[in-house]
Amino acid sequence: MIRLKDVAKKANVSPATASLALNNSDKVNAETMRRVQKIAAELNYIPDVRAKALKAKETKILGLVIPEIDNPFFSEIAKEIKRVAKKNGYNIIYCGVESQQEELDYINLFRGMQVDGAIFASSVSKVDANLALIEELAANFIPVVFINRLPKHTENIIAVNSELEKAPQVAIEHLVKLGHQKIAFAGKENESRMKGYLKALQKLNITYNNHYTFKNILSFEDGYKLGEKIAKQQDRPTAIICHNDEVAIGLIQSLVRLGLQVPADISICGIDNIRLSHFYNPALTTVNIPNKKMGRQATKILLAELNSSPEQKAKLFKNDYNFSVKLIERETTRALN
Amino acid sequence: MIRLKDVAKKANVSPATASLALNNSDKVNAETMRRVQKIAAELNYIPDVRAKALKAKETKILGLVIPEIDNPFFSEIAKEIKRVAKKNGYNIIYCGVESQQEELDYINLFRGMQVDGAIFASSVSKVDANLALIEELAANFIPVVFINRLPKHTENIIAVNSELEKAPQVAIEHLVKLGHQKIAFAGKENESRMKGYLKALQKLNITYNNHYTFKNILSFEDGYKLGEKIAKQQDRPTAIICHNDEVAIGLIQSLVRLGLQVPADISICGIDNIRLSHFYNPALTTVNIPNKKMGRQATKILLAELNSSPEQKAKLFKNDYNFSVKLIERETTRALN
DNA sequence: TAGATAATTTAAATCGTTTTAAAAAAGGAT
DNA sequence: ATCCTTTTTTAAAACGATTTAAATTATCTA
Repeated sequence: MIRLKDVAKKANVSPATASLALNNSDKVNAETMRRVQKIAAELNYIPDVRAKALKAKETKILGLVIPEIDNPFFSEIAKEIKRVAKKNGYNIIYCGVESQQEELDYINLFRGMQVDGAIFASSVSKVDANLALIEELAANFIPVVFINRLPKHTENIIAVNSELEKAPQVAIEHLVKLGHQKIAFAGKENESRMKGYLKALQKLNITYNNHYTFKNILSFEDGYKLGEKIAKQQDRPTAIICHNDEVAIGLIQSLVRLGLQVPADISICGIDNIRLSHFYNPALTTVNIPNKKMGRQATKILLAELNSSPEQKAKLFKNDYNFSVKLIERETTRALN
Repeated sequence: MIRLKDVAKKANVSPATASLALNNSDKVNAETMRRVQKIAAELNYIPDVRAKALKAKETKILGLVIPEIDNPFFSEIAKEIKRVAKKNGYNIIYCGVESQQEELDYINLFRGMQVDGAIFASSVSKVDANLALIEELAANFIPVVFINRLPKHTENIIAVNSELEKAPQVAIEHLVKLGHQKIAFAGKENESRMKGYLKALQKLNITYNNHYTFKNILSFEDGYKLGEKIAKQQDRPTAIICHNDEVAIGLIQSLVRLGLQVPADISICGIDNIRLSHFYNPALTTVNIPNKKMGRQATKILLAELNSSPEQKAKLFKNDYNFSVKLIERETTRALN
């Protein structure tokens, strides 16, 4: 293990000078700098991040907390965030969480100051048990940005949102225009999309039918199983809006397998507009959520927070970020009869 | 920011005692220990990982390097690795890499000793440019385990493998049994699966046709585009083996869209056996690669390396891990006429 | 109760950097 | 040559924990 002092000794300077030289300080003689850097390279010296961070309070690492990453919606976000971060000299580590507890572990890791900042893109159950802790993290340790998690920014956390609640409404409007009234929703109770569905029904004066909301449907598999249930159902909806594209695709998969036609027999609409939805057969009608845009914005904000004066920072907190959603009409929805 | 000495002061003990108490040392009086721990909890004290690691040489964090995570094959591995690690008190950070350079960044991060050990599950182009550096990492810094990357273990790196090269052979044998001879392969040049395909052709005495190997086909989209090409092709293969299930599904998607039937007109076989392949319609015939098993084994080895004496460690290096692959026959392959 | 032993606590060194303040060297002006 | 700047280098403190070895206190034995 090569230490700074090894480099210094070989270059005949003190550790202090060596440190300065390696950090391109203009206090050090140009010739000395070149010599030290050359020797460091020869010895393949890599500074100890822990020691460095301990003193310099910087690791150039950002943490990204996301739900376990089999959902392409999130992997697209993750990729975009990394792209922007890398371009600005920061490394990203992903923290995939499946439960409140796991998220908590990472919050503590972050509190231990391994990272310079964090983005939380993890959706969370109705009571946000970790919110207080994250608030504290943001207040005392590192800047934090949320993606689709808080309604608005709080004292210490900036939130980048999309109009998630409006997505089902957009879908319903589209379906109503096509003559549908029996419009179902498959998703998660108390989550913004499900809420948005219920609100939109009221707003558009469509009678709510208890049999038309399917709860706890989140994954491809859930959608698949739901299809088996719906195929057997008596009073079948004529259209179903799904919590995300994966559910929609799983659903279509099983409906078709059981002999139902999409969209001839039943219209299906997804939410998210993941890349796959475009290539699916039939191509999926869905509501676009600008995930990459959110990722990009969140990262920019985080970087700005890290590199700005208190006044600039205050200004950052004046803004609210709420990106709009948009229907992408493709092949899985069609006019009734 | 609460420091150890703050806790110590409030508990009326020295930092040394506080440290001992918080680490459950039996050198400290039971009553003192309780008092210190209580106060630490009250103050919401969380130790600084950097400082801790600097002295104690331990972070309880493992790094996992994987290709960017839109491929479910890898997210399944990742999840499994995290499960095992968590159970043993270690946290996992994911490092998604898309290029040699990105991988290099993480190697350096690891060299800076932020993590206690690392698993590399990233596949890499034909010349493994980073191998020497990873070797050095393993020799001088932290234990490293490879998944599907090296043929065998080296001096310092244990490799957990599956018989990837045999996967195409298994598929071909299945297809030949069904009467196919015009068997194509879509994948990546110089990669083990492609190599396995060519070898198997020879071995099974099937004439090689230049038009039947499609190169640079790795993703869902690649498969989709390939379908458009194959649909137009004159001398079409009767069966296609794909580099992975995503390619297979993309391929089927576009073939069907262009009016070809699978498996009536053409048989398709995937590799990987991702969860989705089971739910796909028609359900995908594929070759199972035991990814979770590999993840589990790799993690166990890493943990063993971290917690074992030199002799035990030597013993670990005696073993080779090479899991077998297996055909999963489902609905996308069928007998030729 | 002295003396020995065991249990508990603590001062100080340490990990590998950065940074501050002071020292040394170099350059310039008279 | 002397004094004053400016440039360059360095010794030492600091970051926040752990750990070693020494000091203190408590317990036991005869």
